[in-house]
Amino acid sequence: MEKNDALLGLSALAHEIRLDVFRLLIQAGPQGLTAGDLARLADIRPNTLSNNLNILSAADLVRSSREGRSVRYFAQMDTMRDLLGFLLQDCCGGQVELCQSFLDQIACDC
Amino acid sequence: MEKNDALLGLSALAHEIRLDVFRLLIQAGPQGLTAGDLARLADIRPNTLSNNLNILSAADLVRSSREGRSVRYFAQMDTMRDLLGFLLQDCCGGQVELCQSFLDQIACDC
DNA sequence: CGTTCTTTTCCATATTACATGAATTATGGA
DNA sequence: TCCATAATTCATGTAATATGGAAAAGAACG
Repeated sequence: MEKNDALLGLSALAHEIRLDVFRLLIQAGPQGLTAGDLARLADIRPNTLSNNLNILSAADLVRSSREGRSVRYFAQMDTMRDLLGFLLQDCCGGQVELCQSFLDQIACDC
Repeated sequence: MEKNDALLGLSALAHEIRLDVFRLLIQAGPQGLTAGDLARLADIRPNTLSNNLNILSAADLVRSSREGRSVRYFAQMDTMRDLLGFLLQDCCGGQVELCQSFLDQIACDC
């Protein structure tokens, strides 16, 4: 991932509404959530949500597909992974043991 | 980590200078870099750097200690780890195999 | 075709964040 | 004490971003 993409992703996530939305989508997993679901769950106006979903989409952190009258959104985990990889690139000054210990501590609670 | 701390961290990283600085510190590892080193490496004015180091410090992504006339900065990997943990919390809709596969793909190149 | 539901776009306003110059603080050496 | 070096703080003009109302667009259904 290039720096500009990383900045796009970080800027997208550095916002309360978008962080809430992205985490809801992360937690929803592969089935995703419709825009309407998100508006209800996060309690935000539809136009504000739409603007923020656009910003997340521009960063490729979410993707969408139309489903009847609704639009369903999904977290794009590949992009998330690339972003984390970029942040940790060449980390720890080449000391592999520091690096390994760091990664081991990122535990997923699911 | 709480949401507000995560937002503080993400906002701190969502900025070209600060992302450069943080990655330089990540790559420097435990020995860190002085403010002067950073200003030279990233080619930024000292006062601009100082402002941005303050923002990274407020997010606890970096810490510093005085070293003679210089101030040495270090990436705070614990905070970084907590931030990543927060982002991935309850991810993948409870499907452990998705989660595991995701984490396995975050490889550190060092 | 007209209505309803869902989502998006447009736009004006308000807020916030940013880089910079000038001044200030802190340290070490002459 | 005086000077040079290193880093920080402060005030300010400018630029970027967020917000919400109004209107429009897309889709399903009678």
